[in-house]
Amino acid sequence: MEKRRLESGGLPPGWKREEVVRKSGLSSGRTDVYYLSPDGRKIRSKPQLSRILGDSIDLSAFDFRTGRINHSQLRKRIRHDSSLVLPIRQTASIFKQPVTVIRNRPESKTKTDLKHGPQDPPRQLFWEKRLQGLQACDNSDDIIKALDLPRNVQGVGPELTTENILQSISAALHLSNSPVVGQNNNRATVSKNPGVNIDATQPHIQQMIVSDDDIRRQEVKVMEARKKLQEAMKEMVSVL
Amino acid sequence: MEKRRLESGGLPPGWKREEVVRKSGLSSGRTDVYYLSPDGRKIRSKPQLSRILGDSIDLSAFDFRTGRINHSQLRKRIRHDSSLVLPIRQTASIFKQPVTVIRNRPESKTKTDLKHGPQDPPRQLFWEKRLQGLQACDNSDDIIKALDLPRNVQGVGPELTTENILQSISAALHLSNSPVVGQNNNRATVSKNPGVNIDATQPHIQQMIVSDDDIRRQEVKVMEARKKLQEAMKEMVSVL
DNA sequence: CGGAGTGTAGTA
DNA sequence: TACTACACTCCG
Repeated sequence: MEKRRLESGGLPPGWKREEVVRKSGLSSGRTDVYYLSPDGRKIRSKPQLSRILGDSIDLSAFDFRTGRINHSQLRKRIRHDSSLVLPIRQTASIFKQPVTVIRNRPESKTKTDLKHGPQDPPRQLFWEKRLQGLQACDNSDDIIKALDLPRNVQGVGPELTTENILQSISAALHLSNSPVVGQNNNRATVSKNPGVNIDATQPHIQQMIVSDDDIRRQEVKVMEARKKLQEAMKEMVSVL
Repeated sequence: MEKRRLESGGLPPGWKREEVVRKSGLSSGRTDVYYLSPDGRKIRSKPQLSRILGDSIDLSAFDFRTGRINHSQLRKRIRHDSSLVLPIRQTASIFKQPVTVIRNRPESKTKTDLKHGPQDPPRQLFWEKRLQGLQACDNSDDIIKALDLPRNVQGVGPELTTENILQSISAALHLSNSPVVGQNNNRATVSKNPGVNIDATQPHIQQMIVSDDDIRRQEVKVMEARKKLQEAMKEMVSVL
């Protein structure tokens, strides 16, 4: 029986956390976690822990298995629309076969050292560049040309095309629950050290001012476009 | 733990089917179905079942939850677009409050006796009449006027308006997977005894002839309307 | 360590 | 939104 003693990290002093790896049976390789209270009791589950600690301590954000408080629990619920999911690099060959994903296996020594900080997987910084050269087309194969950006929308990052910037903005609009405002640091700062200075939760554009007039002008344009769309739809329906 | 043992009905002999009702937690009230194989394994899902049975047995028509073979399975997979769902009669008052819908409860004795024959609910014969007087409107509250029908489309049924016929046709087009051809019996026969002579799977129109020329003319009209729609959409996008 | 019981990501 | 399929917990 392999045991690893860790500091209790966040629990009251005197508590110990222990992991035991199962070494045989169907569940071989799985680890069981338990806690040792100051008075020597062995706690084997979260309900048992809260029974012992009483109502005074709120364990709702406490992850029994990892022993850490998980504040990001709430941020996780993101609207999931398959058409909005960011592209994932595909391998060409053998892994098209089904692959079983194993979770919660004991982590390797190297990995274990990285365990601090947020649990969410790191985001690739300039993922937009993987989309380079891809284009949408309509059902008669005509390529739909990309949009132009207003002059006051400025990209921030190394060698980003207009297309990249658009991808960045649309991804931010669809995937983020917080306001989309652009990068706080200026262009030069970010270019010098993107890894440190870029805000991955924001699209790669500099922050910009939108006036009430800009908004009003846009509203008019939208109303006109809607009218035209509406008429075209009506004609479509009357023909069918 | 409430358990009901049923005969395996269609599965190889020696298999047992079990239902367990969840009695606590967020998913309280849900029933889990599983199967016990002759060798004592517990099967918890359809994929797991087919993994165990191997390729030799085709489970595509087998409904894991009910344990029965469903031959009408194919007819059932209907494109589900909320804008195409038939209207449901609404009560005016107290039930506007939220009401909890309970599914998958063990059926009452009375209901159980009805279990033979197709599970689909019966269709109301002239449901279109419930729509009388309702009208679509666009977002500036202009009423969108109904369409006209070509002269060779003839309604079949008591006091159906043009509007009713259109509703009938569009519902048939959206909800049926079989060809939409209209009523086989003639107008007089149907009017005499709708309950017997009408074909509920078809819209309430007489069968009619469409020539190749009709089709070609229509194709041209559609292509033109598509072009206009496409242009309006482009303009819409460029404004946004 | 097993497994009944429940949670929940992914998908239709 | 609802459900399937399976991961995971908790306690024997």
